[in-house]
Amino acid sequence: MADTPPPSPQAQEKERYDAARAEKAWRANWAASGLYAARILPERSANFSVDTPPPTVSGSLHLGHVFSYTHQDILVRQRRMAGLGIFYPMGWDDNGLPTERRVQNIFNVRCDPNLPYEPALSIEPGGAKIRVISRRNFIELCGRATREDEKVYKALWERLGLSVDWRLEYATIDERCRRAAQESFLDLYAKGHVYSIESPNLWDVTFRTAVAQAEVEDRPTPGLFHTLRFRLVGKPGQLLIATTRPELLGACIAVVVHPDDNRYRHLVTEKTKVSTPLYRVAVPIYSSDKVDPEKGTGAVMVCTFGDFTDVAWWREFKLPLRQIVDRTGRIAPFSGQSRDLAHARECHQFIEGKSITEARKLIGELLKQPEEDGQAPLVKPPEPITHPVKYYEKGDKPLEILTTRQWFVRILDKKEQLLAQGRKIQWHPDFMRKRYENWVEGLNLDWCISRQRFFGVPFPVWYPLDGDGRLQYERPILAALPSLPVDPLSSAPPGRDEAQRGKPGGFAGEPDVFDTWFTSSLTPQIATGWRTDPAHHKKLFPMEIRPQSHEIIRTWAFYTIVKALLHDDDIPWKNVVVSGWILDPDRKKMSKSKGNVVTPMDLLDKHSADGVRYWAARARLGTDTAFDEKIMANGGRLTTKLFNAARFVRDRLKESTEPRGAGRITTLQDRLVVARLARTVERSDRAFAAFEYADALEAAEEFFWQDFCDNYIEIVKHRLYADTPAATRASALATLELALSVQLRLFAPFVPFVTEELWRTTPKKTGSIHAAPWPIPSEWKEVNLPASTEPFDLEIAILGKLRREKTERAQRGVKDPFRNIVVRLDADRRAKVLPLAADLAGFAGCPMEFTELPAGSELAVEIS
RNA sequence: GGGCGAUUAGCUCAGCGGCAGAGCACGGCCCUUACAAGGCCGGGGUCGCAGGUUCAAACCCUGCAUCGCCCA
Repeated sequence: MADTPPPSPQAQEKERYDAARAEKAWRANWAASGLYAARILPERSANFSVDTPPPTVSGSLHLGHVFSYTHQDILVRQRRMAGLGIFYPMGWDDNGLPTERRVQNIFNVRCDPNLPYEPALSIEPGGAKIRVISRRNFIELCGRATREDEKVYKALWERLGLSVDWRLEYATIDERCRRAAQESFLDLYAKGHVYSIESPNLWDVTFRTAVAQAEVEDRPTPGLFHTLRFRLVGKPGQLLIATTRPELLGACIAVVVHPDDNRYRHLVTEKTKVSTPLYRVAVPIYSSDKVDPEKGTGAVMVCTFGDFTDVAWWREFKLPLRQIVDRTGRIAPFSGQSRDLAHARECHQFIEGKSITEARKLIGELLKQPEEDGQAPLVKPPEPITHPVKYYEKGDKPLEILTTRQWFVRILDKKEQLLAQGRKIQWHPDFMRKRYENWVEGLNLDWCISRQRFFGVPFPVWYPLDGDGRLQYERPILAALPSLPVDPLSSAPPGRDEAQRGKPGGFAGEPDVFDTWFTSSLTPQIATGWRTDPAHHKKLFPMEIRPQSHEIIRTWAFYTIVKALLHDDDIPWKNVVVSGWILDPDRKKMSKSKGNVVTPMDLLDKHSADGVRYWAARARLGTDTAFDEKIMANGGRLTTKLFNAARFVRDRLKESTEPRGAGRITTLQDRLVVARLARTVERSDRAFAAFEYADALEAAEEFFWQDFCDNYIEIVKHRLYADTPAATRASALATLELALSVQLRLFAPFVPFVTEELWRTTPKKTGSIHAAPWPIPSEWKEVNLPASTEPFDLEIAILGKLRREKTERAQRGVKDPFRNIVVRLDADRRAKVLPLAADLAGFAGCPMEFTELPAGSELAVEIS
């Protein structure tokens, strides 16, 4: 590589904006000065509160987080300058499976709740073989990993310049949030909104816990369609049934066909039964219009449980339960009543204890063997198909439906109310409301809130044990309010003694923990002091905005709306502000597995916080955007330009002695620029009011780059460099000062660091720009604003012609200055532009004449 | 299968009844006393397709296509 030449002495002297230095310095200054301390005003409507998403602590923040959190901060900063009381807290969503899984991976541990606690246990990351530890040790490890992640997250947020009040920091696993979550449970219990029941529910066999409908996703999965022969019992005939899950045959309890299907209608009688292959269980045939006659053979087997249609039929036809998959995802013992039990058991022994996948393969082989009639149940080779299968969104094995005892929040009977709540909230962009409505309309399970996990908020519940030591689930013992938060596994219920734990006639604590959303759906209540500070709560709830991205509308937004409805019969916030996603440059979703993720910290190092924020600010709400690092570089260009323009203004002001103030702005040229500036402020205000920060940025940029830098400054240079002070120079200086002051503030929400740096080095400015008032018209009330800025447009058109001529000459190698210019235009426009003649001539550097053309003629400029 | 969104310059995206825009990229010129991490100038588009409404359509309506997302 060639040696780069040393920078010229001239270049070394140039003063440049050093973003890294400035950002570090202002971060420290802001933190020390308490600039972003929450401020609650007495008037409710004067407060702007943010229900900040607490990111899940699961290793790292990604670019999408940076994107969306920047949007919040932009809105907050503008509102703060506009004088609103700001309540902008930050939280962490700590509990839940992502953290547990991360801890399992980092430390290579698993939790066995039956093991005793080892107080001295010291575990370091890594470890060659899996170590099984007690519940309490596991929770301690989760806490440790969480605190470390939080530190990293917080550093990123500070680096990005989020103006949160860190004194309001909370974590969903801390005492305050545990208390709020448990109080929420007790409140819902008292109101009859929660219940526990043993029933079929979604089950993840990897994490061995129930999950809720919201955490489920359909994934297209390859499978095999097995067409099986079911013989009629006691008479000739057969029925063909196609299934992707032959391993559930032992749980087959019925066969269902469509009522109008002529092929099978005669079989739907009380007497007719079919015999299941291998297991030889005689099962009844029912009809139901839920069957699609076009799909497969038009006859389906009902198992406990293949899917929720099975559950519906199981209930409808009051069928027996034959659970054949256990909680670990292995095949359980056969429990049916076979016509040939010995044969059934013989078949079943091949798959019992095996995983579902293994069992499916093995049973596939068995089905090829001839049955009692000499024919194999499998009538043809299985056909490969791809079909949607339900997965836990964070898991990699299909979900099963198992009958377990779980706690639920009753929501299915409240769909209408929930839809009504959604309509009371403003969604930005509006079409995001549809996502919410579609989700609510499609609900078919109550919200399962219990998880068979460890790192989470415990249920404030115990159960009595009867004389035989059996749990009496129907008679839960609830914690007393003042005792919250409680851990039923380590403290005794009201009126009982710890000694009675686990004894017949005593009690046992509920070992499950809440779904993580059960706590994080309370962020508006937690942040505003629900039940702990009612006066405070009243001033801030419903909160002003909920910023979030669209993939968690069905979870976070939805559950939060549920809680606000059930607890307070209210909406949780007035606005939901939805950020889009950051896609990779090929418009694909970024994910670790694809290896297309970009580390935020690296980008902050490379482009500075202002550059990264500028990038985020350019995107419109709700719109997914391909990642384009060049836009961050543009942010850098903007900060440099601001720096240079501000320096120019500052230097001109320093060398002048003229009196200043908006009252000195008298020339038409300057009044025109102020009029444009005023229009820019109006546009920015309108945009911010509608949460369209990108448009506010565009407004500021257009004015700054075009009107102010390219045109105005160039036009008035001749006045500024004039030897003798004059009213026209005073007017220009006052204009520069006003325009810079306003523009820095218009940019401050977007690029808070460089604007702070420039604000503090501008003469006469005191304090932080972020505590300065948002620009308002009274600042230029002394300026006589022209009704129309048309003269400015005319002037710019003339300027354009001059510039083109200059460029064309330069491209031909001609460097002669202009000697004389004649501008020809119609009388009307001539009258408009004439007051600007001195500045135009000043810009051109030569005499300029303005002659009249007939009305309607094109503008013509002759240059010699 | 149902719903939502997108389709505009080579790229990333604005515009949403009134002369097709920005940034980047591209070409030319310029170290002109704020700014070469810059400035000035320029080339570049049947606004996905087909109908319709309108004096006027990228924009409104209908249908279609492609892509993406959400939900079954």
